[in-house]
Amino acid sequence: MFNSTAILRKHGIPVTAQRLALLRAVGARPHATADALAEAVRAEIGTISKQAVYNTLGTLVEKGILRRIQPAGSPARYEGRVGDNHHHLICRSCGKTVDVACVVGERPCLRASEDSGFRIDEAEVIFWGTCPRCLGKDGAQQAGPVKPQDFCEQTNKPPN
Amino acid sequence: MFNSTAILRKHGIPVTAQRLALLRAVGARPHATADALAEAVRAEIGTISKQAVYNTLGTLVEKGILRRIQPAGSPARYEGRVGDNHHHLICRSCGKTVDVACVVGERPCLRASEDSGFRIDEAEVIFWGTCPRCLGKDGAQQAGPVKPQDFCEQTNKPPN
DNA sequence: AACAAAATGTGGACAGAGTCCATTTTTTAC
DNA sequence: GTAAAAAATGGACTCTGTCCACATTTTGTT
Repeated sequence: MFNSTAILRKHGIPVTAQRLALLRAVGARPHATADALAEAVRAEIGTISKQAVYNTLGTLVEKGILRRIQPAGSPARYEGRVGDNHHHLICRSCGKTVDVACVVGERPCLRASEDSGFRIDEAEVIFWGTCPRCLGKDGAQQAGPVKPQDFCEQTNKPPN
Repeated sequence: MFNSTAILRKHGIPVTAQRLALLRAVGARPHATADALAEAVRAEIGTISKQAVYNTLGTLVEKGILRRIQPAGSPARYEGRVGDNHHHLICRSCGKTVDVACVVGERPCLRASEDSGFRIDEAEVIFWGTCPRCLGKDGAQQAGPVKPQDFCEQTNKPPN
């Protein structure tokens, strides 16, 4: 009976062995996939159904206890580090995900210039690149040279 | 024989009826899914295989002719508007996607503060929210009030 | 215009992630 | 302790997207 129990209680979520184990698993391995978390939980408490994993993760995300990251071409990942402000840097080649701090207070690109009548509730930023290890493996393979600055300019490749 | 043919030729991509139709379809409906595009192409030239759709879209994205957007929890979408610089605003409820201009020249949040040794090649920004129509349907349903400014601060919901 | 080689397209099987549902088990609240 | 409510189970199923072997179309050339 730890912190996890208190967190669930505080949010009015019934406390079950599965939820506690899942919460611990997320804490132990940030950015893990639902499947990986299920494995971790099974190793700890023996068994958990796929459904329970998805339900629980979904509930926890809804309550703001967990954050769900859904990078292109990869299954969803979960992390417990909420409340602070950060974005993600993902390796295109191996999927490795690391946190990058957001410079709070400077957010021009994060204010949509036209909101089209939408009620915006979140701005998600993902930096795509190649991690050190994958760089080592197939170093100069990507198309064209990359300027490491001016990311905003490079959100799209130039035409032609 | 239009522009599309020239584009393909310019990139050394063999010109086929499927590719031309696909290119036209993307132009006609930005942000469409592979499936929707396949339907559009079928309406135009009778038939196209799923595989051809994916192959072609993949090739076009590689060549920089198309951009692929892969929003969380939704199939990939494609758009032809490349070369300019913009991000996306997506409705959580119905998936509607609209372009939002990026304020070029102001990009603090888009410079990763720590690159962890990664070679970054793109910064992707997605604004999540609710579109006007969905707002009408279930107006005050989302959890908690939302401040429409300070997006950066709201990338995560506050703890507790 | 015709031909051979190379590149594409076709269709169906298959895989990964996630959802649906009816039923059983556990929590919670009284 | 008990009944009602909420979760968990597990198996079927859906949706995207990929793999593969074989048929078709493009290209580049003669």
